This record gives sequence, structure tokens and C-alpha cells, in this order.
Amino acid sequence: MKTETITAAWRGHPDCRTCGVRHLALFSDLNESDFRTFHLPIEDLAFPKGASLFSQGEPGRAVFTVRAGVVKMVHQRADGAQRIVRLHRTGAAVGLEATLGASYQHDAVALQPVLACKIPVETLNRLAMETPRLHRQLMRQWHETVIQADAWLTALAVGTARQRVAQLFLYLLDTAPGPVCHFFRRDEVAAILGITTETASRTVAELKREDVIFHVSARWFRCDRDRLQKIVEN
Amino acid sequence: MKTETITAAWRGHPDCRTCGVRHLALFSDLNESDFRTFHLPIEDLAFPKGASLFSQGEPGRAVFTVRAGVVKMVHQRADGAQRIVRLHRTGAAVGLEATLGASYQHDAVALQPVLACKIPVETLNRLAMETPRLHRQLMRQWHETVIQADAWLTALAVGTARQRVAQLFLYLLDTAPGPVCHFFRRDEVAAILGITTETASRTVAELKREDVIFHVSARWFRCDRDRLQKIVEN
DNA sequence: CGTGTACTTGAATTACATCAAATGATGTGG
DNA sequence: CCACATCATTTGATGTAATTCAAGTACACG
Repeated sequence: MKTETITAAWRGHPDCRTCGVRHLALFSDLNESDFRTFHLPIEDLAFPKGASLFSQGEPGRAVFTVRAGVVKMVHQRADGAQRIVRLHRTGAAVGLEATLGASYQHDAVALQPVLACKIPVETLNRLAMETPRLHRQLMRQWHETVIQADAWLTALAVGTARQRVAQLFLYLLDTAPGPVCHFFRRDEVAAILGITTETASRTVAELKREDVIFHVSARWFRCDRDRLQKIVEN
Repeated sequence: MKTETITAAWRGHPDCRTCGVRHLALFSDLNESDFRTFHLPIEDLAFPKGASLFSQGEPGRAVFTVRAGVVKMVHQRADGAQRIVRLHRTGAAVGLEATLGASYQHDAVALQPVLACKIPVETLNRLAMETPRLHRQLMRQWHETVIQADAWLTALAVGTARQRVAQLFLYLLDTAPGPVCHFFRRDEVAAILGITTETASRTVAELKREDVIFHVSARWFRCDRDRLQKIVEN
């Protein structure tokens, strides 16, 4: 039994000014003079699949900006069960509670290889003192988080297992360029939708048999959006 | 058939400096000089039970601070069904998305008679330009909202109907001083827990028969915390 | 090429939804 | 203040969907 912790690779200190996803992220509104004010260490990190950015209960010392990949936010329950409460994708800020001096509320785990910038709270708070432009972006990220939380509840936590699975596919397709999307392990599907692994498996298998989804490769499916839409509509 | 809209009573322009719940609310960190900068209209309003502070989709022009009572946030689904996604109590800020120029994401409805201050976004944004102290409180409110959203999902959207109802009682007892708490209409219980009205009714009736809860008066119950706790633990 | 993990499937059981109807509260106008 | 209307709650009977327990199969990875 190997309980080796998966670690992130350090990729240096990034130049935020030339960041490809800056327009999506926390620093999008900052200008030249804003950037000159911080030489505090921002780290560019690469997390392999399964690595954790931080863990539930840990004191929050940094906010992470996702530059590539998907991060799942996992809530650990007292009884050992776990529920995935959100996904954060490119441009999202993860661990915002750190700016308020709070502990992290969830485990943040890389679902795919993730590139993320780690911004210490001191950097963020100092910067926030000096520029209101950052505040607006922070609020925008909070807003995004709330919208996601609500969508999760209203779209993925109601209806039959079949409808929920269809909704999950549509949710994932939403940010995909084509009809192909990454999908989850069946136990992750269960943790997202609040159903059992068996029901998740049965439902996905059923959709495969009906040719609503097509298994392209490990964890990737090509999907029929229209038919998925019809399923969620009952 | 009367479709008369329930309206709020206007109670004047409040003096925030002497507000009884200021320590809980958005303006808790503001000082004398901050207060001098705004003479913009903040309204003190009284909403009767069932009145709506704002509606889903409406352009967000104000943030509301709840000074008394409880506000339910209702998500209207395309199929006409509705789901209660959050409750906001004394000290909470409702409609924060307005500060970002967004439309309201839910209906905000007074569950009990509600006292609330209506703060126009212009006031808030102007004030936010001038004082970073307000920012911290705005972020705190966002954080609260996210914590609630997550709690709703992890506590109230999993398990059997019996467990969910028990969790709902515990959730309501959490902010109650004694063992007595306000409870919901059965159709509201259904909208919160994602079950049917009949199942909600059956479950509540069952708990009454088992003396876990005791019907004190219309919509108020005395509860046995320990036994509720045992129910959620299975 | 084997081994463990992920996925699938089956059968029995339970929980919930659904349809339908009766009873209990609450409030309003005569 | 009563009678009636309306809303809220409870309960029953029945069907369906999901869980549970238990095997089995496919698949990726070293």
C-alpha cells in the first residue's frame, strides 16, 4: 500500500502581464503600475491528475488561479462519505476563503493535469489595499462560485438518476468546444449526483446502449446534445 | 381571483450609525467619516409575510440588508417547479449580484414579516470606491452565501427523506435559542429538500407520532435535538 | 501477461412518487 | 359570528425507481 502524496511541479515565477488566461482571471483589470507594486512570490505550479491543491480544514494561505485543467471541490462528510460540490475550470479562482483568513472548506483535487498559479493571501490583500480593480474581480469570482453552487443544486440534485446524468453531460458539454467531453469515474458521478455507484453505472451504460453517448476513449464521450436535452425535459 | 402584489411599507431613511444589527451587517466596519460621504437614499422597509424583495431576472438595482425575519431565495425552474436554495437571516446581505451589474438570480421572498434596508447599488459602489472596509464586508457576505450553498447541498440534498427532514430541523434549530423552531409549510419543505409534498407530510407526521417533534402552534415545533441527530446518523 | 481497479449486471428489497380523496385549519364576506 | 371557500395537511393504495448485496467482466498499467 503506497500512500505517497502526489506533489506539484514548480514551474517558476510567472509573468502575469503576459499570461494567456489573464483576461479570464483575477488580475484581468490590473494595469502596469499595479503590476509594479508586487514582487511577492506568485508560483506557477503543475499538478498531475489526482494531486491536491489544498485540503479541507487546512489554514488558507493562498488563492489559486486555474490556468488549465479542471479542479474538483470535494466536501468530506463526518461519516467518511464525500460529495463533489463544484468544479473549477480555466480562469476560476479557487480557495477565495483564504483572503478572509478562513480555513479551506473543501479538498481541491486536480481532475486532469492542472496548471495553476498560487497567490499568497498577503500578496492579494496588499494588492487589494492599493487597487479597487482587484476587488471587482474578487467579487466576480465569488459571484461565479455562487452561481455554480446554485446550478449544481438546481440542475444536478433533482429529478431521476437518468435526468441527473443527462444534466451532468450537458453541464460538461457546456464548456466543451465540440460534442466530446471528459467524463467521470462512476463513483465520482455518484458523489456529484448523490446517487449510488451502481445506479450511476447502470444509467451511463443505458445511455451508451441507446447511442445517446458514445465511448470514445477512457473517460471521454461523444454526446448527442439534443437527445440529452430531451431526457432532462422528461 | 385577486393577483394583487404584496407591497412593502416604507419606514423612512434609517440612521445606519445607530442600527441595532450593524455589527452583523455590511456597514459594520464603517466609521464616522465614511458615513458622512453618503446621503444617498437608503430605505428602511417592512415586508409582510409572503412579500417579495425582488424577483428572478429583474435587473439588480439594490442590495438588501436583513434586519429582522427570514428571506427565502427561490429558484424558478423552466418547467414551473421551484426550489428553495437558501435562507437569509438577520445580518445577511441579499442580492449581492446587483453590485456586479447582474440581474437577480432568484426570487427573494419574506418567509416571516421582514425588516430590511434597501441600499441602491450606486450608493454601495460609490462607497466601495472610497473605503476598503466595505469591501471586506462584501466579501464576507459572499463567503457566507457560499458556505450556506454548500451546506444546503451536503446536508439537505442527500440521504433519505427522513434524514433530510431531520437535517432541516437541526439546521433551523441551529440559530434558535431554545428547542423550539419555526418550520415550513409542507410544500416548502418539499421545495427545500427536493422531495414531494406528500413525502414531506408523511415524514413530518411520522416524526410527530414518534414524539421527536411536537407541534406547538401553527408552523412552530418543539424538537428533540438528540433524537434528530441520531436520525441523520442513520 | 497477470493483477488490481473500474465498470457492469442481476435479483431482492425498500423508499419514494403518483393519483386520489378525506380531514383539518384559516380567513372572509354576509 | 357563522357559513362557506380556500388552503394546508394527512392518509391510502399502487406503481416505479433506486438501493443494497453479490457476482461477474472489462480494462488499464506496471
